[in-house]
Amino acid sequence: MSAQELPLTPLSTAILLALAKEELHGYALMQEVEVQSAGVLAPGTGTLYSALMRLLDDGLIEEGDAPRPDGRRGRSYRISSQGRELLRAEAERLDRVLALARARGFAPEPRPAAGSGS
Amino acid sequence: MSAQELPLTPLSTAILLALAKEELHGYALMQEVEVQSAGVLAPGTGTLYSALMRLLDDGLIEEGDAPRPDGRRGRSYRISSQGRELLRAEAERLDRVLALARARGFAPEPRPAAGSGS
DNA sequence: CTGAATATTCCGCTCATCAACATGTCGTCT
DNA sequence: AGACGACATGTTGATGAGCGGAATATTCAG
Repeated sequence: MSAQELPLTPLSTAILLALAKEELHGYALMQEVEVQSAGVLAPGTGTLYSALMRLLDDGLIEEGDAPRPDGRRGRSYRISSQGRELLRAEAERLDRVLALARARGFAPEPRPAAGSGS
Repeated sequence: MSAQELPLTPLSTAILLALAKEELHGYALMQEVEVQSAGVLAPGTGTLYSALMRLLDDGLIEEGDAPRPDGRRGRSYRISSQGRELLRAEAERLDRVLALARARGFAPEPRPAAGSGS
């Protein structure tokens, strides 16, 4: 049974989000997740790779074939269409939570699309 | 260990959010969480109460004293100032995640505060 | 009285995370 | 050449969060 359901764990969400931007291999992913989350998530290798295996198992990501420009080895991963779907669903869930938080005065007013595209 | 850190679990977030609106006792909370999350979270009694005990332990909620209007028994809980702080921090974290998701086309444009503010 | 809804506690299970260890490659400094 | 640190990919064992259900009471409706 690889029936993935909501909610996704924060780590799975972060991984999918990072891979939504570009294909990456495990080690780079580990660093990207930490930067992207402003240090809130800082998974060790054990956590990262087991999460990766789970996501592969559930078909949310797949092995990529982008060779590293610098010739270093490293299997890379990319998000699958199923992963994109689930990420979209999770984003909607978070949006609802945030809307509630806002209504109760626990979140800032919504701001237009962020300038963090880099 | 009662050192609560980010990220909060979805269930803890939902509980704090529900208690931010009004003081509730366990059973009512269980139902409120389910409604509030549109059915995504539907904790059983064991799950709910153990989460509640954890939150109490960490000082994020405290026992309330609002008597039930219908005279039924029931210890009620309310959010603490520490809980409010952490909820605010978690909301900010979610906001950052959503901003990223939006930048990658995985979330709808932000909408002004929802109409569920009672 | 009986049964449904309310309200809480306890137990056993699974799964995600973490810390630590193991292995190997590549580039650089000495 | 040898050593060292960053890169890269895993495994293992323990812990703790969350799950689901059984058990226990109380209260309200029929």
